[in-house]
This record gives sequence, structure tokens and C-alpha cells, in this order.
Amino acid sequence: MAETAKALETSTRILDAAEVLFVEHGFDATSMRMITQSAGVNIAAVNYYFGSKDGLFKAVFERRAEPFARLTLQRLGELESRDTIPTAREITEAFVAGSAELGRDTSLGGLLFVRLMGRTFVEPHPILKESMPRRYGEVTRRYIAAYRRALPHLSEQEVHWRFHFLTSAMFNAFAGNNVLRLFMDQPLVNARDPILIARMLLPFIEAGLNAPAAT
Amino acid sequence: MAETAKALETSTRILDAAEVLFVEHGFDATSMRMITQSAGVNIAAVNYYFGSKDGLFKAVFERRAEPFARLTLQRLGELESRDTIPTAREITEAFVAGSAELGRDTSLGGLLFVRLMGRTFVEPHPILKESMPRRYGEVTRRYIAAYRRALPHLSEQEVHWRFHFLTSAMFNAFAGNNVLRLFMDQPLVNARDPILIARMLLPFIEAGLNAPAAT
DNA sequence: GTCTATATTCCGATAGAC
DNA sequence: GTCTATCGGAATATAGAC
Repeated sequence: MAETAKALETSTRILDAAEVLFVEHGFDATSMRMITQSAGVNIAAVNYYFGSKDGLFKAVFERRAEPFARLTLQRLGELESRDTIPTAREITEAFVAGSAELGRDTSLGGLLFVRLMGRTFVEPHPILKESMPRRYGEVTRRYIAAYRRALPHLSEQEVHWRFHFLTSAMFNAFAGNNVLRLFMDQPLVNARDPILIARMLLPFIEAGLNAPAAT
Repeated sequence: MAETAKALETSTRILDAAEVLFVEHGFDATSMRMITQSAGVNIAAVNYYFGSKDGLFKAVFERRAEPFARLTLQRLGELESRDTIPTAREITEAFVAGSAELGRDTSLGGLLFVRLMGRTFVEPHPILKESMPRRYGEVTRRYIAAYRRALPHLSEQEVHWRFHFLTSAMFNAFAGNNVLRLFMDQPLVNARDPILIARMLLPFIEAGLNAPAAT
């Protein structure tokens, strides 16, 4: 309590501004001048607090990583503490709810983070090569294990494929990366409401997961 | 026949090199020096042939646009020339086959193009704002119309949503943008074979499309 | 911790010789 | 058409005063 409310710490202001700009323009197209100007801090502050632009990017990611992993794992844990084996639908609800919930809670910057994820798939930054599996390896393994129990008619490989498909659809949907937005002059769907997106996603993914094995 | 075989035209060499580098690193992270060096041409050649880096990017896209649109439209046309209404499965096969076929025919650079598409969703370059709807508007409209006939239990909005989901899953799958690759140290599935990808995709997408409407 | 000033590098683009 | 040389600007990063 030694410090009175002094608006926001400089490092936090940098993280907030950088997160928005990285999501909006990508890593390369975002300069440190844009970031520091948007944050209202001095240009040298980034190097002082984060060492480099790469270090800042990693810090932006790390800040959201733990809450996201904890939330999705907790949801799955609640599901698995019951007597019956969770269905694919229930597992998907737990997984999607994590993102949708983060998306609603703007104080956590959740939607921004999900969009950043969507970006990172197509443009993986080398600095995350080590930290991402450490952060999310357990999440991925445990969800895939749950899906395998729910979908005994599928081989392990095919469960992995379907997890790949569902995460692609999900992260792109929450991120608003829409082929319709690119291909049509006036796309009919362009919603940003995480609740609506989750409602549209669930039947599609549930049915896709439960589909018979590939021939 | 006035020209003897002189390896490859300079402009084509530039297009080929630029396509690979744009896909690999993105537009901003790819410099004209990287491109001209990879193509083995002079640094000034890009401006001579394409006017600017933006012009080159547009040319890279335009080169693949027409064959892709023609192929997918032709497939759908064949389907609709029959007596019966095409099923969601058949429409999806026609759509996916277009990408899978381009992916197989390396002389067309198809897989590269699909990966470039996947990138463009998350990082739309302003220079494509006008040309993309012009090129692909008809493809999108006609496929969505076909899906609407095949899925009369869904509202127009929901058909658009599901088209969004299926294209996300498809383009990411063909592009290899895999959450597993990012989250796990040794992902189980990382295949690049378009035929295998299409075989894994189809049951998932078919079932997802035919799923009941969202509650 | 915060700031100014600057070092260094690389970028896209072009002028002009051949 | 192809090349060299270079311009003007913006990038990251840092040295050093306060």
C-alpha cells in the first residue's frame, strides 16, 4: 500500500498497447514507436523493461498463457470428476467455454489473446517455440485423451486430426478470420460476440467429432 | 519459336521466389532483397516488372486466382448439371477437391497458394481488398447457394457460419497451420499429403454441415 | 526510472550508365 | 532489359544525462 493508485504501471501500459497492436497488424508490421506512442511512454522503456521487441512479444503471450491454461484445465477437471464418461459435446463445451469466457471478460483481454493465437498459427514466432509446448502441452494432451475416451470408434491419429480441425475452426471464428470477409463485398456474418460464435460452433463441431471414421 | 529455351523468364523467376517467401515469412518480413537474391535477379528487377513490392504481391496472387476459381466452379457445375440436388457431402468434395488437386499439381504451385490464402485471412493485405471479391465472389456465392439447397433445415445465417467454419478448417489443414504443432513437442499428425488431408477432412465437415440447427 | 540523442542497419525505390 | 550506386527514411537498440 506504499504506492497510491498511479493509473497504471509503465510495463503494464506497454503490454496492453503492444497486445492490441500485435493482434491488429502482426509482429513485423508493429514498430516499437507505434507501441510506445500508443502506451504514452518513452521509446526507450521497452528495452528497459523487456530487453527487446522479441522479449516484449514473449511477455505479451506469457501474461495470458497461465489463466487460459488454468481455466480450460479446470473445466475439464470438473467434467471428469463425475461418474460417467464425458461426451464429445461436453468436452467441446468445456474447451470452447474457456475461450468464450475469456472473450467476454474484457478485463482479462481474452478475445485479444484468442486472436493472437489465431495469428500465431500461421506466423509462429521463434521465441515461442519453447514456451508454448511447456504452457499448453498438458492442456492439449488431456483434452485429446478425453476425446479419445469419448470417441472410441476413431484411431488415435484421427482424433488428432479432428482436434486440429476443431481448433482451426474455433480460433479462426473467435479471431474473426473469415473467408467471407475476404471474398465477398458484404459478408452476411461478421459477428464478434463470443456467445453467439460459441452457439454456432458447437453443433458443427459436435457432429464433426462424432462422424464415422474416414473410409 | 524465336526464343530458345532460356531457363525461365525473369518475371516468372521473381514470382516463384516471392511466392515461396511470402508464404514462409509473410509480406512484411519478406524484403525485396531476399526475393531478388533467391530468384537470382537484380534488385531493380522487381520495380521494373511490377512497379513496387505491393504490385509484386498482387501479381503473385493474381497468377493463381483464375485457375483456382475456374477449377472449383467447374466442379460445382458438373455436380449441378445432374437431375438430383447435390448433397452437402458432394458439394464439399467438389470444393475440397479443388484445393487438394491444386495441392497435388506442384506445377501450379497449388499448395503454396492455399497456404497463402490461409495467411491472408489473418493478415489481409489492402491491395487485395478489391481484387479478391471480384475473383472469388462468384465462387463463394454459388457454393453457399448450393449448400443452402442441400441444407434446408438451416437459416441463411447459419449456412454462412458453417461455410466460415469449414473453410477455416480446410485452409488451415492444407496450410499445415496446426495447433498441435505449436502446442506439443512431437505432434502426431503433421502430414502434408493433400489426399490424406482431404480424406480426414471430409467426414468431419460433412457431419458438421448436416448437424441440426443451433438451439 | 525516464528521457534525449544517436549509432547502426536495413528497407523500398530510383537515377542513370550500358 | 539489366546493372551499379545511392537516396531518403524508418527500424531496433543503446549510451549517457538527469
